[in-house]
Amino acid sequence: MGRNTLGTLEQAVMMVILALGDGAYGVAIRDELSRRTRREHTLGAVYTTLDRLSAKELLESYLGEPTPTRGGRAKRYFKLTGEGRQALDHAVNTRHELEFGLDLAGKGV
Amino acid sequence: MGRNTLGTLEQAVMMVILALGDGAYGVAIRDELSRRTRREHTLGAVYTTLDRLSAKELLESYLGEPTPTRGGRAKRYFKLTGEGRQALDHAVNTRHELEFGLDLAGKGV
DNA sequence: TTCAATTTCTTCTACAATGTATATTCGACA
DNA sequence: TGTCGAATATACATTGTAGAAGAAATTGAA
Repeated sequence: MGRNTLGTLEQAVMMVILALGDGAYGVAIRDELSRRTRREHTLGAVYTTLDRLSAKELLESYLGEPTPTRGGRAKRYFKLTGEGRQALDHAVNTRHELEFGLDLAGKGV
Repeated sequence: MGRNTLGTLEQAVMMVILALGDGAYGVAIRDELSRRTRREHTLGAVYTTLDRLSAKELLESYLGEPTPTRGGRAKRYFKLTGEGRQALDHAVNTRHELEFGLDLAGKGV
């Protein structure tokens, strides 16, 4: 089964991780996702997606140092694996293939 | 009812319907979807999606005349409703927002 | 100095919505 | 009637989404 197809949120999260570069950890990902998406996302939703993508080895993570800010717990940073990057590229290509020739919404939100 | 968010397949099917214009009925949609997507999709998967989008009033359908070909049963044609078009545009815009600034896969598959 | 409150993060759990496949039904011919 | 194009029904897997609970670090009062 497990056709290696990515869901909407999965793709979105992966893109946000790329956009954040280093510094892509749970809360930051959630915030940037909400910003780009113009709607709120809960942390639970984000972490679940992060875990699933990690399980599929499309993401890898490593723990950072705790920051000296109040409550600053060690953050878990995420980045795409080679396989993840490939899967995302594939999804993007498929998307282009689908949009080809269509008169869709312009770039202006 | 749930969130007004479209899944990957839902968006794909809607785009294919736009691409087909008139002539967007089950089998044709399945074929064009498989072509653009470069992978096989079953009719069941397509019809289920079509039904769900119709239930959400993002699509509307009407029956055509049966063709004089052997087994040619009356086809059910689909088209986007205004609301459907809006939902798709919104999804496309969100997508652009997410892709913004990223160095993603080029057009070359 | 100790430790409970507070803050920031992460993990767990549960359920709704989508994705996907197979089987069944329907209606038109030959 | 049997077969073919097309649609419907049904079932289960994967994703999407929320809310609550658990952890680690800091602050500050006793």
